[in-house]
This record gives sequence, structure tokens and C-alpha cells, in this order.
Amino acid sequence: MDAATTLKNHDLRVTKIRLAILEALGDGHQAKPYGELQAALGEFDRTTLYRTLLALIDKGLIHKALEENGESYYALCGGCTTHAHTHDHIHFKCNDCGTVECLHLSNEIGFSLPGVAIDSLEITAKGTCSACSA
Amino acid sequence: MDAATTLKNHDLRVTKIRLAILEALGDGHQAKPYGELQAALGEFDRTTLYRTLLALIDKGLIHKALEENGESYYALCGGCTTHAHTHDHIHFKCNDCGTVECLHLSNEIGFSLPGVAIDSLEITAKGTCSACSA
DNA sequence: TTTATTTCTGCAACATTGTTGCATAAAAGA
DNA sequence: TCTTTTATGCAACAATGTTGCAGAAATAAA
Repeated sequence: MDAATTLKNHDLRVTKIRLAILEALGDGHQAKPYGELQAALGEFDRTTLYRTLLALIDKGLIHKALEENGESYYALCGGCTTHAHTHDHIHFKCNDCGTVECLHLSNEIGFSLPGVAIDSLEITAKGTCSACSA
Repeated sequence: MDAATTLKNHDLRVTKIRLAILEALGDGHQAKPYGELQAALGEFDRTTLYRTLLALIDKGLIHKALEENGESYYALCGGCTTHAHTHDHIHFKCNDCGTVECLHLSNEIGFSLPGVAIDSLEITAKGTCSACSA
């Protein structure tokens, strides 16, 4: 399915910056920091970029993977719907190359906290990726 | 052990703002956002607050619990040493009252990611705390 | 294809977090 | 108390993120 169709399917108009963002986020299992997106989308206004990211998040096309040093990282969503983001994956950042990947977990993570009701869970792991450790 | 002694034990001079920050962070299992700290420590310069937080982190007295909406949350360290922060706890944010707590885990969290070497793990859970669900 | 409506984009201005350099003030040890 | 080391406050700056509003582009309908 091409990007234009994806946008239409999510009640979003097909515009230049939206296509450009989806293209910039690439194959989907890698998160890009805001700064990198802004550099890649230099022809567009900064405000528009922010608002477009919010719109794409709102409609379930992308998600904010993590926040580090005041900068947000964005990635394409896998199986998210408009109002129910299901993120059964963790975010892994390589300390060497800086790459942030969305990785799916084979085994379920289970733990309990007495007295509290957990709605969502964010897990960020840091270390060395396979490419950098080779 | 009082705050002044704690500072000395960590190679830090005893100054007003350091005592004030340690006091503001309270009993230690709760993380406070930067904005709240700044409001509570209004008599001190913003720059000094930032540098003091960095110094306290560097010496292992406090840690950055989480980052949300461009704002960092800080909390006292439990068993951290100067160069080895051991954070065997997760951070829980209540969506109702906004409180961020450092909770210790009874059971170990274990999972593996093929090909990558994990150095550190950050887990943030969100939901409803015991006080708000009562 | 042209028109009308809805939505998006770009600009300006702003708020907040976080950083750096430097002179002055305060803390610790002699 | 004096000296040295370190911390503080000020000014200036950079970056992220937000809001209001007029003009431009995308969609749907004629």
C-alpha cells in the first residue's frame, strides 16, 4: 500500500509534507529524532512539521518512540488504530551509532505493582546493536 | 544521616541550593518535575539549579527519573554510587494526580533481544495510583 | 472543469528547557 | 584569618514546542 492510500485510509488529506514524513521514516522499525526530520524536511516550515507530526500521531500512523535530551524520536506505527495504539514492542537505542529501533518482544513482559493499575508501559533499552558489536 | 553529611560523603560542598534541592525531593521514592523544583527554589538562579542538578546526578545523589513533554523529572537515588547507578526500579506516573513514583520490583524483569547487548533499561508505567483509585 | 468548502500551510511571535562564558561570592582547609 | 578551590549569578544564546491568523492547497460537489 502506498503512502497516499495510507493517508486516505486514516482520514488524512494527501499533502506534500505528510508524504515526505512517511518517506523519511522509512521502513518502519527505526525511530528518527526530530532534528533529523527537520533537516530532511528543510523545505517545510517548522510549525507545519510539528503540527503534521501531531496529526499523524493522532490518526495512529506514527508514534513518539522516546524522548531524550529534550528531543523526541518518531517512528511509523505497526498495528495501531486511530484511538488504540498497541505498542507491544520496546525501543532500543545503540550507544555507538545512535540508531533507535522498535523491536518486538518474543516473550511477554509480566510484573505486578501492588496497589496500582497499569494502563501503558514504555520500555527503553540501551546498549550496542548487532551492527556495532560485530 | 542528614543532608549536609550526605553531600560531604559524596565529595560535594555543602551549599544552600544543594540542601534545598535534597529537601525538595523529599523522602526519595517520588520524582519531581523540573518546573516544580524551579518554583520551589525560586530564590536561586535557573542556571545554578541546572548545574546543581547535574552535579548531584554526577555524584550519584539523584537521578533523572523520566522525561516527558520536554520536562525532566528528578528523584533521590537509593543505592547509587558515584559511577554506578543501580536502578532496579521502575517509574510509575499516575494519570490522575500526576505523581511520579520510583517503585521497586519484587520480581526480576527478564527478556532477551536477539543480537543486541543491553546495558541499561528504563521502564515507565502509567496508570492510576492507589490513592486515586480508592 | 469550475466552484465552494474544508483543511492545511507558512509566518510571526512567544514560552520553556537547557547551555556556555565570565566575574563575583562563598565554602573548605591551612 | 588568609588562601585556594569551587559554586553562584548574570547575560546571552540555542533548541524544542505552541498559538493565532491570513493565505494556499486539497477535497467534494455542481
